[in-house]
Amino acid sequence: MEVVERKQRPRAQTRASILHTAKDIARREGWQAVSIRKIADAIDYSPPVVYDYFDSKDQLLNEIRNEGFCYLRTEYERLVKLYRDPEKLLYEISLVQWKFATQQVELYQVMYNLDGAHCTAPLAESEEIKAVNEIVCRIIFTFIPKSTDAIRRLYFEWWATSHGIIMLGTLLRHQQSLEATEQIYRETMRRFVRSLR
Amino acid sequence: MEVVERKQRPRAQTRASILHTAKDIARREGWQAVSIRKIADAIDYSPPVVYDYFDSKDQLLNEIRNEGFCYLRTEYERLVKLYRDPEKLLYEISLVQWKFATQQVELYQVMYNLDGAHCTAPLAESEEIKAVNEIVCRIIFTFIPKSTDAIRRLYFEWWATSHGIIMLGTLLRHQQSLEATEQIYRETMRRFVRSLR
DNA sequence: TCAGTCTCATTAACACCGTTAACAAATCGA
DNA sequence: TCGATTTGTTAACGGTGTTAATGAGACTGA
Repeated sequence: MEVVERKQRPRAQTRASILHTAKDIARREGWQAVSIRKIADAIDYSPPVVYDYFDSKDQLLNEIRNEGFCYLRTEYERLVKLYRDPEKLLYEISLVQWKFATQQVELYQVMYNLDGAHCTAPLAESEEIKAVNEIVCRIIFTFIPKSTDAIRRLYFEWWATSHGIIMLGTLLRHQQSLEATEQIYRETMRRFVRSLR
Repeated sequence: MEVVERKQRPRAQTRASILHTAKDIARREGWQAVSIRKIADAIDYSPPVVYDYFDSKDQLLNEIRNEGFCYLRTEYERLVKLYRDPEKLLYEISLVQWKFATQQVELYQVMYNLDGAHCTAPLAESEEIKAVNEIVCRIIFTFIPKSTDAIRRLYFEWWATSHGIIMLGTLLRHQQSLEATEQIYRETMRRFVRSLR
């Protein structure tokens, strides 16, 4: 019966549905409302099965965080192939960042531990995030072939500029519409990119 | 005995020690470790007494958040009296923001719901934050007497710039020292302030 | 002085949380 | 067919925010 049905669906699929359910709850009720029991309920299992797939809730969150950075990485790589002009490229990457943050809010939240999301795993040690860093740093380098330190600094400034507007924009979205913030975002990022040449 | 001692210390003092204990735990163990029971334990009371002073944990956090903005407001007001040159003034205010964020980390966290801190109360409705907004907007206006909208936008950019660097800096503090980030912060904020004239 | 009230603080409970140990049932290999 | 392995369960532990019921003590009025 039911048991057989569940068994037949492969392990990977159950794992994926756990991840999906977690994101789903987070999207609708916020990360603070995400609990192992709720996830188990949603996939018709008892709570302990979740621990067959993830060592802890924290590791589950970490996986979702990496998923977010992985998405960004593939998007960035797609754009790298699409645009030859580094100025245009970096600007388009900035726009992808905005789109991602506003459309997949729950991912963005867990990536930066925002709004009650709390993932203990150190952000910097993720392989995905290192890949993302690499990509953007390389783009900046094709712009301005400076020392590694200078590049890292410019990258930090780009990141902080983007993240600052996104974060404050979503925080104040009831006072200032997201559309208005997006316009500021576009102009600011365009100005930043232009200032590099 | 003990009971008498506690009774004699006025109500306001108990209230203050609840707030203090909450911040203390948050500082040492993070906001996720802050619980009503731990607070009650630390002040030698049973958990329900906390509810004689605060309607909920959320309201307790909200109070601490307001305390943070209140601190900023008084600091800003102090600086307003100290500096006549608006350029210098806004720069000094930026520096106070940095100092505050790095020295009173737990306050900054609860103000922006960072790192597991989760306060439901809408950020924008606080009177303290409105006062802070007012102060900085007025300073920017003395700079550039433009329309209210333009001022609000510049204020948003200033805020996002500052907050972005602070947030990302503390997030990546194991890769990039806080001192290095502070230098970037100072230069960026100086550049921003200069760009206003 | 005694009863009544009011204040202060407590204990106990509810429903939830992450996590784990113990157990049951089903399946599979020999 | 019998043991072993897999798969999933229930029950429990210690923790959370929050509330209801209860108690002890001091103050007040008759």
